[in-house]
Amino acid sequence: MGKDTRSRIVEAAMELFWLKGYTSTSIADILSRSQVNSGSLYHFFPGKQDVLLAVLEAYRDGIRAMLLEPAWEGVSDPVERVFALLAFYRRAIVETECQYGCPIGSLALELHDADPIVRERLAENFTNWVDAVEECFRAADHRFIEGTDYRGLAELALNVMEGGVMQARTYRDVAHFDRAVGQYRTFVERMMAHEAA
Amino acid sequence: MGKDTRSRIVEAAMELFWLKGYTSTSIADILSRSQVNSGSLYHFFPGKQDVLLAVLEAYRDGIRAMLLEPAWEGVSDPVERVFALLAFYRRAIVETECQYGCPIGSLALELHDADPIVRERLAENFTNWVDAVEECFRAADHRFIEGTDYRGLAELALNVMEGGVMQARTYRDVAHFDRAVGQYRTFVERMMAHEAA
DNA sequence: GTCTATAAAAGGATAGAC
DNA sequence: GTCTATCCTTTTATAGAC
Repeated sequence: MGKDTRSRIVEAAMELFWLKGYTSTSIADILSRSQVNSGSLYHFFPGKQDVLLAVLEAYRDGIRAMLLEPAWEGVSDPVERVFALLAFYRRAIVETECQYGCPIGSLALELHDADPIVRERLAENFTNWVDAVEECFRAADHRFIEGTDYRGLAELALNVMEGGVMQARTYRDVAHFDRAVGQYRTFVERMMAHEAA
Repeated sequence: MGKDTRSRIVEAAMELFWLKGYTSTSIADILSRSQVNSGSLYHFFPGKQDVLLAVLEAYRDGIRAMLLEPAWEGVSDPVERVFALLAFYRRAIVETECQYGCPIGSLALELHDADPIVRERLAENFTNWVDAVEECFRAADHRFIEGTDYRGLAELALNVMEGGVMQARTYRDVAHFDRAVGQYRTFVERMMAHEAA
């Protein structure tokens, strides 16, 4: 049994927005990829932006199943989970021959006059990501030095990931991502300075 | 005496690509902003992408005059120059009510299938930026601990800036940028750990 | 809910006179 | 080098039968 029409649309749009960006993806692209007719799409969505909202909600609601769980498979140490998450992005970079872009980050920068509701969905995605990383660090709080800023550390992980992805794609060289993560690991380890090497 | 036509086109395109992005800026937008007619634009440029290349070259060639010199005005300490550069972006964020996006970073993420020549120009811009920051650190190399990775530290500055700008814009809150820079400052200071507070 | 056909506008680019 | 007019394609979205 095939998936329902609405899901096919969201799935196709998710992939296309990721591959080509929002503006460069036409409704016709979405229709052809999802094998849906114009009338059906506009039956479910008032317009293109509403498809985008549905996509952002799918990312938001799927962060565990699509991102965290696969990234953390077999990794139980909470601090290593942070680096496993980053390694998951590395895998995506390598698998796409350095064309990978974080779908949320790319949309956040592409959409210059994003509707407040769109920005809100983008922000939710960032927040959930940072929350997950912060939780990891807090789960290991006994290993960090006094006064460690867990939120700041988690936000920095996001910046490192987004910046690393941006550079790896621009240079078509995953080494840029690796160096970013390397610097970040150094920093995190300094925050656990009392831990044995 | 007015500027020549070609310059007006590049200037208008530079501003529009920054404000709206490449794909969302139409040739008509550029024509109307630069007060140039279609025929003139296509006299100087084969097509839209060539206007983009000229814009990226203008950023590249203008990094000192447009970015480094204003950012470093009155700042001579090389390490503080790095933070003055970041503070320059902060000013842009505040002045645009958190709508600022780094023009290079935004284009790097917006253009999914960028022509190699376009990517090359983007990469040049990143490289020059990172070079400038690395030079600052190296000019103060006696203050850093043995084995400090200056290139890595400079690349991290770029990631912090790009990530901080991305978050500040998405959340419409410069505090995200500030926290990113704060984390970065902590890291840099750890690399100068022997220096007196 | 789905289908085809099509409207209405905007897009990049060109022609050819001046 | 600049001007106006325009071609052709793509785009988002709608209409109305089934």
